[in-house]
Amino acid sequence: MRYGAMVSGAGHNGAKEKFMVFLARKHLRVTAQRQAIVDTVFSTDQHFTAEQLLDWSRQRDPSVSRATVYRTLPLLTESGLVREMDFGKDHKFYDPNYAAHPNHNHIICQDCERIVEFESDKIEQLEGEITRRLGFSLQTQRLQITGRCEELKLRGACQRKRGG
Amino acid sequence: MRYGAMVSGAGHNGAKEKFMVFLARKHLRVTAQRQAIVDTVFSTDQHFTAEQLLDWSRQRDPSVSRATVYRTLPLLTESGLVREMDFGKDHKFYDPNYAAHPNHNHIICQDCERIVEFESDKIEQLEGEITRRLGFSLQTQRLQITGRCEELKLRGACQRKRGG
DNA sequence: ATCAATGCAAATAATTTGCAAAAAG
DNA sequence: CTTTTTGCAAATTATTTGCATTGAT
Repeated sequence: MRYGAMVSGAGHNGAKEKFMVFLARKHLRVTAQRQAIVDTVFSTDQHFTAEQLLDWSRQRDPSVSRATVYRTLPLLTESGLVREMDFGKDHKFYDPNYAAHPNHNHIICQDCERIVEFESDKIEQLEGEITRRLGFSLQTQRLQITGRCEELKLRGACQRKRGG
Repeated sequence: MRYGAMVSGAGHNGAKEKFMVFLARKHLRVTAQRQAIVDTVFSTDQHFTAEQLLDWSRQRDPSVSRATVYRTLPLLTESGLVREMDFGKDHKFYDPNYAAHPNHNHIICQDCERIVEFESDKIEQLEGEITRRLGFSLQTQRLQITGRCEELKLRGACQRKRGG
């Protein structure tokens, strides 16, 4: 059920290739900057902000600009390989794990903002039933739980805060 | 299970009073502007934006300013009577139905953005179990489903789009 | 009286966009 | 060669904030 803790490195099998196919289908061009950005995205399984993506991509190719990052992000979400997330902060987060786990959910610690991703067949099934009963057909789903992690419960506060 | 369709008017029993208690506890003052805003919030069960709230509140009291709306909104969310929602738009939405239904969920039509709210004991229970199993204690929960409503499925497009 | 709350207008900050130059196909 | 993509810097837009004034307690 839990999968967050099992992922050792970034497990994005062929995600880059899928994105290349996506570009090709739309007659979009494969530029050095797009490659740097996509390589960056699929070399981590952490969530990131536009600004972080800019920094990391520039380490691969210093010519990447903020504008290009902001122009590439919608392509990534449109391709379905990355998903935009909102954790109530002033900036958006992006999650590169949707290619591998299209229906995963998030639990976030209130204090340290540690995020654990998990999947649940039972919840998926219930979501489907309810959606159908309300006359809809289900397209996407997002479940976010806020809670108190073990450290927070134990010590009353977390050491490493994640912020951002 | 469904409750969205059952609500006739706004069903916010004593929500205003609760907010007054909240203000009192924090030694905050009851101003005409705050009253106009709160009355507005709890006279609807629709989701609204800051801008809409400003417009509506001004109909009750033209002296309400944008700044005061933006300063009051955090008080409303802090009190737990209203919840900030993100539907992937450029502005936030606020949901006044959390006082009456603290654990309700949303299903949104892809095309017309019609929103149906619903509750599910089974999902709540599963969320609790999973959260516990992952070492957290559950504080808040939000489940958002995107789907295709009957009209969209039937006609391929919805008449009234909601936008915003 | 005292201190919080207000409106206004200026500030902030994430994201978007126009445009001329550079690069992909 | 043609058309897309880029970087830059300026623009946009929701939200926040400083400050002098007003109003609640």
